[in-house]
Amino acid sequence: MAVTVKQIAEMAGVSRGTVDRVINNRGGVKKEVEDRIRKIVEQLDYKPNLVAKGLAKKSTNKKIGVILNAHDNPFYKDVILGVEAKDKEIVDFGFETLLRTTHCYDIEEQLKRIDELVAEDIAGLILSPINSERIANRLNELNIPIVTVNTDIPDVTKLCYVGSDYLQAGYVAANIFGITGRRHKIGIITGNKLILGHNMRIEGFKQAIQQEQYPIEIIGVYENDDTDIKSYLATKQMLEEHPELTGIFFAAGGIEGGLKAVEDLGLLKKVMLITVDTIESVKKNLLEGNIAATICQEPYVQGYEATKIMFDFLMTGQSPDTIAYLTKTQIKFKYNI
Amino acid sequence: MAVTVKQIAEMAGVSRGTVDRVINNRGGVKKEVEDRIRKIVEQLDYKPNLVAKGLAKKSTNKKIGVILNAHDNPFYKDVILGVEAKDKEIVDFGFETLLRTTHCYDIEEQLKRIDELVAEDIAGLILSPINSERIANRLNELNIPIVTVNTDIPDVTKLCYVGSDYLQAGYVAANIFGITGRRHKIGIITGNKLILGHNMRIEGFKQAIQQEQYPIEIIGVYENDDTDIKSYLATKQMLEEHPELTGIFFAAGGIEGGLKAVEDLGLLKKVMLITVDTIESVKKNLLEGNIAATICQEPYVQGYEATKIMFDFLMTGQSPDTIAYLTKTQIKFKYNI
DNA sequence: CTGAAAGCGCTTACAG
DNA sequence: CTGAAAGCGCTTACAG
Repeated sequence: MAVTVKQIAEMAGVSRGTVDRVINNRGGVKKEVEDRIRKIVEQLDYKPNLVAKGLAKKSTNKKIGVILNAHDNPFYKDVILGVEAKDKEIVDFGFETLLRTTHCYDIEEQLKRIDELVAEDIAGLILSPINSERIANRLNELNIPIVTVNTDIPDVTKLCYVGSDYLQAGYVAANIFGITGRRHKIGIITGNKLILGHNMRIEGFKQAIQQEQYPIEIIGVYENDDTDIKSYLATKQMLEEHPELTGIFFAAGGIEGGLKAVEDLGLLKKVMLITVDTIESVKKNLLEGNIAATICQEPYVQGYEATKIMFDFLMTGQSPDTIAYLTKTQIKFKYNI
Repeated sequence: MAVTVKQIAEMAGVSRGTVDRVINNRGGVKKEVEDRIRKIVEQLDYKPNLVAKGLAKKSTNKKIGVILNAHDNPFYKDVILGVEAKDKEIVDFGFETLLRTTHCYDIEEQLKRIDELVAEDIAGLILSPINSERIANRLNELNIPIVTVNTDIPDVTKLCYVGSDYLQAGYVAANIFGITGRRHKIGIITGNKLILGHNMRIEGFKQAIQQEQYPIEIIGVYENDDTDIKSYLATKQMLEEHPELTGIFFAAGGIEGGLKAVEDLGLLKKVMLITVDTIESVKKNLLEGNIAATICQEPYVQGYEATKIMFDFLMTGQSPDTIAYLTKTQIKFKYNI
C-alpha cells in the first residue's frame, strides 16, 4: 500500500495540513518541523496520489491556453485532435483547455491571442510561436509555464518544445530516393527560407546524400513562400529549366500548387515525388500513385504530448525529462496512409 | 460545471446511494424511482467524474492480469514497456497489473499462467493467446473481460483485439520494392505457416504486386519455423536455387539466421532486404545499410492501448469503439530507426 | 507557525 | 427498497 499524507503526519506528530505545506513548498512551517517531515517523505519515498490530488484541486479550476497558427494550415487539424483528446482525459481533474487559432505569420494577432488568454487567467500556455523578438519578449514577461509545439522560439524560458525532428525528416527523404538505387537528379521545393524547420529538412537531405554517397544530384532549391501559387510557378520554372530532373522533394507547404505544375507538364508518375505531412491533396495523390511517399511528424502526438506535459507540470510541478520532445518521423506510402 | 450525483439525487428527491445504484445498474431500486432517475441522468447528460470514481474505488484494488509470450521473443520488450507505462498512470486509480511471460507455443505453460492469475483474483485478462482450442475453452470459462494483444484467437468472447494490420504490412513491403521501379525477383522467408499473421503479410504482399502491377516476380516462399537455424538453411537454399534473386522479404521471425545466410553468400547490399519489426540484429543491419527498410507494428502502443482499453472498461463499463484496434504500420529506414 | 474541519464526487457497507 | 454516514487521499480556508 502506498504511503499517504495521513501516515506521514502521524509519524511526524503533526497535522496533515502541515505535511501538505511542506510537500508543496507552501512555506510557513518551522524549519525544524519541515526537516523532520522532509526526512520521512524521503525515507518512505512518498509519491502523492494524483487522483486524490486532482479531486481535491477540482475546485480551483485550472485553464491551459493553447494558440496554434492553424487558420490557413490544414496540418494543424490533427494537432488539435491531440489537444482535445488529452483535454478529455484531464477535465475530471479540474482542467480545461482554451484553444485559439491564428493565421500563420501574423505577429499582431498572436500577441492579441496571448493577451486574451492571459486575461482569462490561464495557468499555462501552449503555442506554436512566431519566431519574432516581440513574441519572445511578451512570452518572457508572462511568468507562467510555456510549451512550444511544432515550431520553436529561442531565448524564451519554457518547459519543453514538442515537435518533429526536421533534420531526420530530410535524412529519411534522401533515404527513400536512395534505396531506389537510381541516379536521381532531384529538385527541392521549399517554403519561406526564414523558417528553421524547412531549412533543416533540406540540410538533412543533403547530409544523408553525402554520408551515404547516394548517386543523387541536387539540381536546385526553389522557394515558394508556402503558398500554392508561388509553388506552382516555382515548380514549373524548375521543371522547365531542368528537363533532366527525375525527382522532387517538397520540403514545406504549397505542395498542392507544386503538384499542379507537375501535372500540367505531364510529368506525374514520371518524376518521383516525396512530400511532407498529409494534407488532403497529398493523401489523394499518394493514393493515385503520383506521390511515392510522404514524411510525417505525428501531429496528433504533438498536440497530445504538449498538453500532457503541461498538465503533468501543473499537477505535480515536475518538468518533463527532456527540453525537446521529438516525435517520430513517419513514412506514409500509398498503403499505410 | 458538470452534473454530479448529488444534484441528480436532489432533483429526483432521493439519496445519492440510490442514484448510484441506478447509474451502476446495481439493482434493488423501485422501477418507478429508477425511471425517474434515468430520465434526469439522460436529460442532464450526466457523465461520472472518473477521478472521483477512481478515488472512491481505490479500496477495492483491481488487478489486471497480463500474459505475453515474451520469453523467447525480443519483440515483446516494447509491448511490456507500453503495459508498464499505462500501469503507472492507473495505479493511483487503485489498479495494478500482474505481468507473466511465457514461451511462444507452450500451451501448458499458458494455461498454467492463466490459472495462476485467476487464483490472484484478477478483474480482467490481457494476453497474446496461443491459437488452440484448449486455450479458447479455458478463456471462455473465465467470465472476466479479455483483451487479446498482438495475436488473436477466434471463438473467444473478448472486449477487443489490439494488434497490427498484417495485411497492410505486406502491402507496404511490396510498396517499397515497388517504388524502386526495378524489375525485382523476390524471395519470401516466413515462419510457421500456421500463424495467421505471417500468412496475411504474404497475402498482402502478393495483392499489392497484382493491384499495382509492379514488375515484381515472387520466386518462392520458404518456411523457417521462426527459428534462426532453419531460417539460415532456408535462406541459403533459396539463394542457391535462385541466383537471379534481387530481393528478400522476411515476413516473420528468424531474421538473424536469414541475414547470416545472405552474408555468408556474399550478397549483403547486393540483394535488397525488407524485414519486419526491430529486434537488435535488424537495427544493426539497418544502420549498416544491409537492410533497406523494416516494417513495424508499434509494439509499445499495443501494450499501452490494450491496458488502456481494459482499464477504461473496468472503470466505466464502456467497451471500446472497435473490436479490433489496429496499430499503424510504421516503416523504419536507416535514419528513423 | 499549526491544527481541525470541510470539501472535491464518487462508492461502500450498514441499518432499517 | 432506501437513506445516512463514512471513506478514498488530498487541499483549502479558517481559526487561533
